[in-house]
Amino acid sequence: MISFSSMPELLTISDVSRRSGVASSALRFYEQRGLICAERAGSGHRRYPRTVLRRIAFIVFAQRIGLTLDEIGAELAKLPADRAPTRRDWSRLSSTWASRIDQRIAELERLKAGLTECIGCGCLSLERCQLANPADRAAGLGSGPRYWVADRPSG
Amino acid sequence: MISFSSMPELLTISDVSRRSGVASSALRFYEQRGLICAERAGSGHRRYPRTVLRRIAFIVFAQRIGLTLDEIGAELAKLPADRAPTRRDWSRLSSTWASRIDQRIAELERLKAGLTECIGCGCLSLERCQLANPADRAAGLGSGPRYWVADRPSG
DNA sequence: GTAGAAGCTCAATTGAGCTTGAAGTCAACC
DNA sequence: GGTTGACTTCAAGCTCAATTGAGCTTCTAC
Repeated sequence: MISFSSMPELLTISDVSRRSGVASSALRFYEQRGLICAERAGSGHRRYPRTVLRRIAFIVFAQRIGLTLDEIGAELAKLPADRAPTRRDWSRLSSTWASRIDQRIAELERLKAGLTECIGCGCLSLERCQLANPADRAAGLGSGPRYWVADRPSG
Repeated sequence: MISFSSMPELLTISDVSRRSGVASSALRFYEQRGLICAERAGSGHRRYPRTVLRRIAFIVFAQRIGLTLDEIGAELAKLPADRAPTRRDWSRLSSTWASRIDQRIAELERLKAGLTECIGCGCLSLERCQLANPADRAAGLGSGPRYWVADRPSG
């Protein structure tokens, strides 16, 4: 890898850490998990292209939304391997999340309603209450944290 | 233990588990953590008053909102110890959550906006982007990684 | 009166998502 | 040429929220 004189193409791990707000240890961990990758300097030190920052941003976003690292990895795997991802590539990925966010928001709205209506009124027996009923919570839900259970048809 | 003919006052752990959708092991765990408690039959088996179901419902709700068990314990500790909690008691507790839910919803809305605006447009450098900046992430709301970068003492 | 389901305790394990520590390499500065 | 500091790997440790297993007791149905 030859870097062009005009711009510093490659970043060190601490550069990336500083710019992303993600600890170096976490960056190594993400690399180990296959979420990001790095070239190496002759010394063995990691050298990151600037594009990694967007990838990391994506990871941070996705985590806040509630995806696990495995899920995030699966999303990232959809990006083209042969070329730098474009805006379109990124927005194609993230478009699937909008509905997920909406579902989570809807759940929070239901919970909020439940706080006043359900816990307050005493109907909260959990075997009846739609807001947190076992059918919703039971299904270990192959992927995704439990918090993400959206409304499924309850039995 | 004599149970009155008209209604079964006390529930076994599997009754409670079935009615709440919470595993027996979790119920024992909650007891160990001081979130719920049980009387004991002569045999040593747990016997729960029906009111425990509402307490468990509260725990489940609170978890879905994003509180830790410690936080939930702190909330539950505010309930009167000398008498069965009333609707008012419960709704007083849960009223503080509404704003928490609103905050989380607001964050999700921002994230959703960021998906199209920010990841799409390429401004997402994380050191600048409002949507996922350290200050936001430090809030530590709900689920997700515990160590928010901006939060760490090491800087 | 006995099989087997359900309960008990206590300790260990799980899994996600990291951090921390030990031991070593490498380049730069004085 | 010695020290500092950023980097490396690998292993161990940590939190949270449970689950799992061992080893034993008790309850329920036939």
